[in-house]
Amino acid sequence: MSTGGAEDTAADTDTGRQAWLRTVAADVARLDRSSSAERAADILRRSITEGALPPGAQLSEVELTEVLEVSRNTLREAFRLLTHEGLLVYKLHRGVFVPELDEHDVIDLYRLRRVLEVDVVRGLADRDPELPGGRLEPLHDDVEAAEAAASADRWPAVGTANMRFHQHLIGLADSARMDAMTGRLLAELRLLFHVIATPRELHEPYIARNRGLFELLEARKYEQAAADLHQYLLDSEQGILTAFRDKGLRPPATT
Amino acid sequence: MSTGGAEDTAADTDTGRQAWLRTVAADVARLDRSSSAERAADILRRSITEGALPPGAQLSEVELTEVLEVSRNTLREAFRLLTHEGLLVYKLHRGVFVPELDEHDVIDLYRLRRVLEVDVVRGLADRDPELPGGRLEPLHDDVEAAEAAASADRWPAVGTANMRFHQHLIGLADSARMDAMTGRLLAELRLLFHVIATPRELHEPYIARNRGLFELLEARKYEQAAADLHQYLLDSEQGILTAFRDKGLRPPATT
DNA sequence: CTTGCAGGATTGTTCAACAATCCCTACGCT
DNA sequence: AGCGTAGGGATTGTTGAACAATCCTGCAAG
Repeated sequence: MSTGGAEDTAADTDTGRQAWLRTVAADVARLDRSSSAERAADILRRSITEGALPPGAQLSEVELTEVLEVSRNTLREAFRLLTHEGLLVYKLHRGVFVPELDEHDVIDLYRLRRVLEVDVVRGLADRDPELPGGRLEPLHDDVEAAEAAASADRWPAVGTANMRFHQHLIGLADSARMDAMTGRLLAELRLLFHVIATPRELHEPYIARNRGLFELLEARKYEQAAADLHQYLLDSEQGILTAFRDKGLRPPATT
Repeated sequence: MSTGGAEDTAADTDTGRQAWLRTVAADVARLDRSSSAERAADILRRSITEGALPPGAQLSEVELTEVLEVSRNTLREAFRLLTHEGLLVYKLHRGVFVPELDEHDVIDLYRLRRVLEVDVVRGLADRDPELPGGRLEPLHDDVEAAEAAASADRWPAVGTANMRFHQHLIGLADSARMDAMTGRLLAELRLLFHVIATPRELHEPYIARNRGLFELLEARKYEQAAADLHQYLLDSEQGILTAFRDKGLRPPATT
């Protein structure tokens, strides 16, 4: 999130110096981060959500300590982080694995998404006056990002943009706990996408629907938006469920 | 928590044996527990939720390693556990503290409670036929436990029973993620109770209301129950907020 | 009154080691 | 041969000590 790009080298004016201080502060904030453990967690999170680590894969400790160049203890803290995000599961004395979600999880996840997101949209009506103007800006950006990615045939990027759309939608509620929950829910959902063979059919229909949703919100037709969103999520759930069954779900092996 | 609706895997056992296996599995799961870290976390969790560690208190590492008889690394893993439950907060390079929630948190927590609990009750109508008979049993037990504790003037115990009532209420939805979220929400809520001077006024009104709610559920008047619950939670929120303001929130502390 | 700087205390992180547990294989028994 | 069982090897769980980085406190100087 770079603000105005300030590549001024010799400018020592007051305003220039303040801008410099702000960039430094941003850098510090980014590097601070409780450091090693969270940095390792970031890398692992990306590997998982981008599919490099498929569901069911085991994460060996010694192997990852070498790759990530962190101690085993620090790595375990990173594991704990991701465990509580739902991106990893611990099996006692056996190690950590990327979880394999099944249809029951899909239903569970979508039930929560419907409850939270629809409620957020409905709740917007009650506080419409106090909503600042640029509040819908991030949603608009996400819609355009999805459309751009679609034109470039980058369907995973479309999925990412669509997810950010929903994250930003929840963000309208100004609820830290809802934000955190949604982050976890969407991370788990991303886990499911990797068992889908055709990401295009999965994501394409929702580009236009996201734009429609955005326009409804912009027009302050909140009740209509809520109803649309409800059906939207039902359809999305069905899409994933059918793709899941076509793909030939692996029945519970030994667990 | 399983609904017994498991797939017909193998018909070589009857229901009696399955029940026995489940009790053993529960025992094993309780004793196993990934051990040290989670055991330490359990002790700390109880100390926090029962008020031994008041909001704002700092948890020294060396001090607790001696008391809990675990290594510093293990203790830190326990800290991480509790951090992600919202019962502890990390301040970088300064240590872990019991969080001090404010009115904004109360509003946030109750907003989520309303969304989740009301939706669960409403959702019961759709699957009324498939609900087994004894499903409301735990709720009934909690109601009676609260009434018994009230007769004995044990108001903190009343609060505990009331909370279990709500946890069991959410449990009716058979959603593992809702259960987990509710556990976190109620734990945070308990944090708030300790700044309230008079637990009696806080908990007493809701004993009868819980019983009323239970009876509505038993009579399958789900829509009415949902409406009651909504108002119930609004009232409870107001009670905490006013108690909070009367108590005179103390921002400055020791500086 | 503010500023700057040591000192001590606490946290962040790493390392190496040992104990406990699981998986797999090979052995012995009926 | 089939089956239960013991052993070996690998991996995880936990510990303790050590060092670096950071914060807080108190004191001295301007």
